[in-house]
Amino acid sequence: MKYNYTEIEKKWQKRWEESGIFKAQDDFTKPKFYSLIEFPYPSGAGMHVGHIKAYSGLEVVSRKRRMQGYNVLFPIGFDAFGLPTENYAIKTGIHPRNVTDKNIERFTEQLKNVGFSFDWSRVVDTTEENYYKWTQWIFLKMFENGLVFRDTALVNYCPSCKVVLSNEDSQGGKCDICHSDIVQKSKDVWYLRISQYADKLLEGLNDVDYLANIRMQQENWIGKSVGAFVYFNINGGEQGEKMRIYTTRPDTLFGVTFTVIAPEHPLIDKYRDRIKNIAELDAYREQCAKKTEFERTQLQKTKTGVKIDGISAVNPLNGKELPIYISDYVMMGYGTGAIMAVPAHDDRDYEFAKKFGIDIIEVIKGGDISNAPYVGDGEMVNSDFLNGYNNKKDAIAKAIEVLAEKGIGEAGVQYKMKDWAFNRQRYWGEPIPIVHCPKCGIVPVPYEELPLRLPKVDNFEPGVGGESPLAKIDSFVNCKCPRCQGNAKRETDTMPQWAGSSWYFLRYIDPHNDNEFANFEKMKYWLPVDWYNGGMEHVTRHMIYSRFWHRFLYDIGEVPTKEPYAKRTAQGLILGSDGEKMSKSKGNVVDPNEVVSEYGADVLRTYVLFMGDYTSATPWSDSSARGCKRFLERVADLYGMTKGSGSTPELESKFHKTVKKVSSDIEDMKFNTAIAAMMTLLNDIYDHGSLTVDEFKTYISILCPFAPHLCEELWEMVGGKGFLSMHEWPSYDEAKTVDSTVEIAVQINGKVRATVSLPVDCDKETAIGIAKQNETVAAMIDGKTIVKEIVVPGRIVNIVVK
RNA sequence: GCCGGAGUGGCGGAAUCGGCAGACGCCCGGGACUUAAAAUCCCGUGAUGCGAGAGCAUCGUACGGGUUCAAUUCCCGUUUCCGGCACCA
Repeated sequence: MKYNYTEIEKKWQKRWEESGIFKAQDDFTKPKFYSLIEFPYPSGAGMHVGHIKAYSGLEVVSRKRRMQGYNVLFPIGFDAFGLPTENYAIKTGIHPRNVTDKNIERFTEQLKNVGFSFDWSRVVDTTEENYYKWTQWIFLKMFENGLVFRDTALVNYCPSCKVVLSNEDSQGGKCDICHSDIVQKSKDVWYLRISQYADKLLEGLNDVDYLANIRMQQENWIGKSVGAFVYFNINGGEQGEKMRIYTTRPDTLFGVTFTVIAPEHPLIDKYRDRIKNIAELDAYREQCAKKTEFERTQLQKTKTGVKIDGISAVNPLNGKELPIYISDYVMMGYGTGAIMAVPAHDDRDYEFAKKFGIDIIEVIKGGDISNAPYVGDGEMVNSDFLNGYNNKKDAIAKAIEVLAEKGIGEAGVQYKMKDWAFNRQRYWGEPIPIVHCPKCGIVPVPYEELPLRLPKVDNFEPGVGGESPLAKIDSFVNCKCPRCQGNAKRETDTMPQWAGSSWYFLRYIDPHNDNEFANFEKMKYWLPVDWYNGGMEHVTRHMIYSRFWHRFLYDIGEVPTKEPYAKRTAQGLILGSDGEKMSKSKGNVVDPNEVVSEYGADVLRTYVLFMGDYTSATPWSDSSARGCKRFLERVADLYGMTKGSGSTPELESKFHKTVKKVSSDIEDMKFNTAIAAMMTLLNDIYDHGSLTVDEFKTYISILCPFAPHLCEELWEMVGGKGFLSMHEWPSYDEAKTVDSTVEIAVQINGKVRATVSLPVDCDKETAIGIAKQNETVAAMIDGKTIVKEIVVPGRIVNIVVK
């Protein structure tokens, strides 16, 4: 058959669309499968082949599930709010709405070109009113439940993008969007209290099946630390004034020789009058404030600090007076912003103590503290009631018990995860549905007034001082207070990019519902998402945020499951053919449309899965892609071979083995070896020269999820009924996957010297007997003493001689 | 610094309850077909040595040790690369 892929692919894409076979049915009696891929941000650059690889994995799984009789929900949508579109609008003056529509159109065309089996009737666009209405609705629910708060704070601010960024968006002190250095700036910030969900997000990981490294990154991000709070009296302070510190090592309290507070700690301003060297402290604090977070945490590893003259701390366990230092190695944002320093057993405290000439007291034996801090386990000394304890765990438990008894401390838990800075001074985002009323204060927009629509503007440039473009729209800003009907002003900031994607998987379940974000009965059927695949870069942001929103919705009874995603995997990148990450500036980007027109969609789909391990990064290779084209062309010619002499038991057995391997490899995301197995079988068929019609049907059935256009065409040629895409997945006979005889390697002293053919279930004696009859083997053991004979059935025979 | 993952032919990668290393594909070489080229098909293809040849031997999975009849796989040490976190008390 002439493989006219362009014609075939257009033909079947049209038929699939007209027949609607990929639409998910709301038939709750059928077994369901919800497979989810991360919906794309519709950028102006269009899709690249990395997107295709990201979607092809679950595309194959989804198609296999349909053939296995599942009711499959495999949706697609667009995460379309965001900065690049807005920046493009600023540059060109074209409205983001128009830019977005155009980009979505382009993406849709590209996706359809590849023949993905998405349910196109459920497309979601986060920038549409009937979508962001519900994003705002969920925000108001959070507000209602005390998870939204406003604070003036030092925030991560990107001077180039002119926006406040969350910690997640400014990792490493760089803006995640434009990679400029971020600076600290005091701003009014809306926060979502995600920290309140830290424990739930951590525990939830026990109920889901995520790849190990994904789980690890999330745990790391949440950063739970178990320790204790201890209250130190302040010498020179007010009566009863305590300095609260957080430590993970309350067992070392007798080794404390000083304390340190963060430069921003409120204690300093409170006791300005009593501190004798306040000018020196202020100078140091000013110096710290100028440093970016990046400089403070990444570059500056040598300790600096100033001793406070005028107040001091008192160790609550032994009454010892301790100096208080300020130093920027203590962060205001973690714990209490104050620490007890145990230089003998902490690297940082040790360095500080050495520099400032502070005492170092050993409380754990095992090291030489005159040379270096000892951080290992050991016997407690110089520690009163803790003396003699031999391990950290017991000593900590005892210390906490005593602290609690005396009312000078308590067990405590800290998380690295901070609350989520949730506002951006930007136009192209969901307006935050809040009204500022001079009388009533902060008032939420009533639910019935949603959606709070984005007004039309002409100028998308953020205001001076970084205020939102919406602030310039008087008709938007000026409003009536929903509570007292007096004149009030609207919040003009919008939500961050991550808002819309925090719940989109719920909307897919019921995308056209005008009364609720999704029908509960439908959610009960479809949730959780059975399998979610996406990029590693979203593990600590999108994944954490959406798990948080979902868990909140569960807590208020709006969704039926605690966790949104039962299983999560991640694909590896496709690198440019130069081995570098694909980027426009390097000119190594591969456009899927070009590959489709040159080789066909089936080749593109097959190649992105064949090119290497699905979860690893692999460079693109045009010539390897051509190899996949040859493969499919040879498959196309297979039909002619059904007219030959038929099959053999050997070939039949190979079919059963291949069906088995392809079936299980797809489940394990080992698409590359699944395709390799089909190639091997194809070579075997070619060697044999013919196959039966049933075998041919089996072959195109297992290949169908990978190369569906070609397989549908061949199915039609061979007289198959209906769509192959909906035809049943082939089964295999386990018995026929086992050969009656096996080729076994015979080793002499561990080196392979011969190969013999053995019955599959033969016993040890028979195996050794047959092996010894082999000429080479016989010659090599002739005249030698046999020390040992090892037989691993179906694997190997090893004869050890001397 | 800490926590993960990885290091296999010219290339992408297979094979890990320890059991014939290099499946499958690419590249490359030789041949067939063709006036010729492309395409296609067939053969070869880890390295080194020996042999006219079928073939044989030795080495070989980052490096150095170890356990074992047998190690890409397990253990100890070293090293390089990638990813994440990073003064988190």
